[in-house]
Amino acid sequence: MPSMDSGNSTQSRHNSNINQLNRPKAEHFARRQNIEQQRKSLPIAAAEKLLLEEVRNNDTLIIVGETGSGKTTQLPQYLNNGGFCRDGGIIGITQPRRVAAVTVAKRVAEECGVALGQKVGYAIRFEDVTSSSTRIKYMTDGLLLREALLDSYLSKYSVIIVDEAHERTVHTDVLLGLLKTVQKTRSKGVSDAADIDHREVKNGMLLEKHNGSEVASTMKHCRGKKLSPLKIIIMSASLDARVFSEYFGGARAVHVLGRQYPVDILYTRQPETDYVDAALITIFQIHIEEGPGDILVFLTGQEEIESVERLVHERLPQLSESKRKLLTFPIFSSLPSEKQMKVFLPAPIGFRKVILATNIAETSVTIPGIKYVIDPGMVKVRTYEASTGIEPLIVVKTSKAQALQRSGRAGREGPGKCYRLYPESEFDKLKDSTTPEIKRCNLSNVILHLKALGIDDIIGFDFIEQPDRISIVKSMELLFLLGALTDESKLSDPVGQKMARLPLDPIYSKALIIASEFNCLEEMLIVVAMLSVESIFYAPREKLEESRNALKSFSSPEGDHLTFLKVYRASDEFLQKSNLVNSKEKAEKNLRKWCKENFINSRSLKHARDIHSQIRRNAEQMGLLVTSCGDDMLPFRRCLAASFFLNAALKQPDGTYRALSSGLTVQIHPSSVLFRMKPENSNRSSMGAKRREHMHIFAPYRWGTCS
DNA sequence: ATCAGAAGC
Repeated sequence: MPSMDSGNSTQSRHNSNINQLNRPKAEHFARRQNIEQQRKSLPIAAAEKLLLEEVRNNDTLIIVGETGSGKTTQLPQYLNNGGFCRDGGIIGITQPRRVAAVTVAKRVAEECGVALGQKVGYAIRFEDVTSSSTRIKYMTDGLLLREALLDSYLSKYSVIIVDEAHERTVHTDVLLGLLKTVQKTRSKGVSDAADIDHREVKNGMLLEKHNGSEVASTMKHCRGKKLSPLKIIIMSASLDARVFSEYFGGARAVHVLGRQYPVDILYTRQPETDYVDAALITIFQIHIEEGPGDILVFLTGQEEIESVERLVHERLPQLSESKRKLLTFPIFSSLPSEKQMKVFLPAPIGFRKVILATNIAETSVTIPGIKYVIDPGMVKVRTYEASTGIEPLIVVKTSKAQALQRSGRAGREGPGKCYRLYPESEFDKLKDSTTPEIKRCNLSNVILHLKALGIDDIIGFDFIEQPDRISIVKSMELLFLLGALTDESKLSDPVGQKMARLPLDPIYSKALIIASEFNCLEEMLIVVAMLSVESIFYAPREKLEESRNALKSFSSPEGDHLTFLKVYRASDEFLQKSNLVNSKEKAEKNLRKWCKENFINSRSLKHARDIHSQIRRNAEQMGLLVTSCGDDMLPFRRCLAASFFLNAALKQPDGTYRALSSGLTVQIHPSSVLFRMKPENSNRSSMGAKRREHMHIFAPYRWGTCS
């Protein structure tokens, strides 16, 4: 008899041949049984019948479900089984984030025992894993908003579930407003209501022009068709359902229990003057005094994370040798993915992990093994200053809801502790919830989108929370300057209508339209794709010199836009050559290696490539001519000046720059290739050069402000 | 002498 070890595979071989034939079936059965058991043990399972009743009786329902309730995966299945997909209706579930849409869809497909993309599917930008048989469709809220441009009644959907509504992203807020009007229209029954018809014809004309058959048929399909009522379900994790309920005319709200372990909240006795130092002390205090379990520290940004990491390593040698088993892992969005992945690896036996994170760890990334959370109570947020149009990032105190969300991260696998680095009296003074994004951002894209949906009265639009009037006015002003709006504030034809169809910042869309007229659209598509993604260059502090040298080989004396163009073309050439002799996978792996050698963030470059292929397709569909200007960059630079006019600055006699639009004194951003150069004043090529001899034509894509 | 993090038919 052969000797056997106890590994799983050997175990299998040990079983008889007869069993081997049946095993896949048996395993499958066991797995299904396990899934069924898990489903039944979820807190929401007990409420299945009740929830179905509530949805039948209420056209709009608010569901408050704490984390771990199972609402996201279960409710769509209940509704499907309860007959809400009859007559081919689809249950749409929106998520603020792509990964959530994908992972939840995969899980639900598995629970239903179907292949992903059949009954259960998902759709996110660049990826549509649905088919004609899809009944449960997970998607991003932004994607559903885009769909509304083609089908303004969202007529495919019998139910739309807006998940994570408490996060109040711009997309969620706009979607809520849209759903409210769509529901009203659809409850009238037929799509020929006078006010709506007018808008539809307008939309129909707009779309038929560029996207002939497909859209025309959608419109015919809608017109005169009997519309079924739309059920809306808002799901939120915040305890306060009142805002949503009031917005939907006193809609009914139900609560579903969650499943969380208790988390002890600890406060400091005194306010801390230096929260970074306080965090550092707390890390060591936990490490020395508390039992096993990893620590999650919330910091505001990359720089802070890197400095805490350095300080931990500086102080570690002061501990006794047995206490030095502490490992730090940074995580923030611009960190290359292979480094991000390291936070998920379990610590070696006897070691404790300290995760130093931005608010990426609040919602986007869930790290296993966390027992202790350190929360200094600060967060970096983007704000919008309507007067100047700039969007500075500032560090502010978190809200109560955010503090709660952070502490919850300690109680996912067992009881935990959260150390708030401020006194309890300070907590009471915090705002209840974070200011919704729509109050803090440039609205030009939102307005363009609403106009394209036929909603012209933006100030009068029923937002769940009204944006400031001034930021609406300022954003409309920008759209007007870009030529997207007419004197009567209507969407212009064809510029505004083309811009609304492109999934880009309106300024970038305009750049494409201008470039198509000056025969350099090929170049502009690349540059706009590169401008649309997060930092293409990655410069770790310890390799700053090396990365600068790498950048030098691409940098163009003509500025950052042309540098981006060179990077993209170099990477494209590399990939194409690699494709000739390798498999697609191998070629992409090689490209990632090439990126690393050149200090380029491969995730960002991949994203830019995806955007490029999408907007190139969009441009072609719209009938824009994709031609290249070859070696003559003059027309291209003119197009830059014509579309990025808000970024133009005039060089002053003292060498500083003055922004033409705002009058602010600005400086070239340190990340610009022009930062250490002394660009000459030029009269060669700017569109305004004849009138303004000193106008700077190399416009870096990013200016810094001077204090 | 430097920007969080989501997201897009």
